Amino acid sequence: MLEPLDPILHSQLRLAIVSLLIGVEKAEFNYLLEKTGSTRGNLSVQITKLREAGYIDVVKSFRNNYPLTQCSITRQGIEAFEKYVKAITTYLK
Amino acid sequence: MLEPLDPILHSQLRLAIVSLLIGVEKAEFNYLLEKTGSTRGNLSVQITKLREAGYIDVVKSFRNNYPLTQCSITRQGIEAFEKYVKAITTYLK
DNA sequence: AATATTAGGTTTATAAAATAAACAAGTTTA
DNA sequence: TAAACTTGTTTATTTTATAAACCTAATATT
Repeated sequence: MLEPLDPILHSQLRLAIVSLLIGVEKAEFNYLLEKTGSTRGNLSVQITKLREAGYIDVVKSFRNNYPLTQCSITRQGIEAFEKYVKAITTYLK
Repeated sequence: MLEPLDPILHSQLRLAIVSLLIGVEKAEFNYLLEKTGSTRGNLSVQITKLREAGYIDVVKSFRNNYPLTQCSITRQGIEAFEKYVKAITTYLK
């Protein structure tokens, strides 16, 4: 039987977010927006889901008077990502 | 910008079906059912979608008086799978 | 100084997808 | 012959993903 795939990560946009966060200390909302090609609404929703799952941390502040949202991966997120990579690799031969 | 993922293949069950069909000449409905751990209803739906997409061929016959559904991958399916593997690999580092 | 525009998101509504439950059509077994 | 099983399909429900609309504050424009 094939291994199940973590449904939190088996979503194009959420996988992209986590993938981008791996290997960087943190990333801003607009950076993720640009790199993923997503819309702001969709990005906002998926960031919230990843935070609720404990896969990322989100810190909100202000810069130049504007709101600034910064995301970083958690240890739990790294572990889930590594597990997902192993699992989906079995599908890809 | 990250590459988009073929939505036909970016589904756990459909990816599992295609993955199982790669490298075998053909596979029966019950074989896919067992290997994927899916329900019959879901398997039926996803087989139909893959056939409509042109990714698999479906042949229906009878064996021991019972209906028998056999699936095989098409060239188009192989190409889509290979493209998907390349695309998602960029997400997995 | 009022008005319009931009920045940076969030919330709500809609469309699409996955899954499960119910059904169908026939076969075998008790 | 009635009950249970086989091999699926269809329909209904729940989840998801996405897009559209909205919000608050800051800045630019006339």
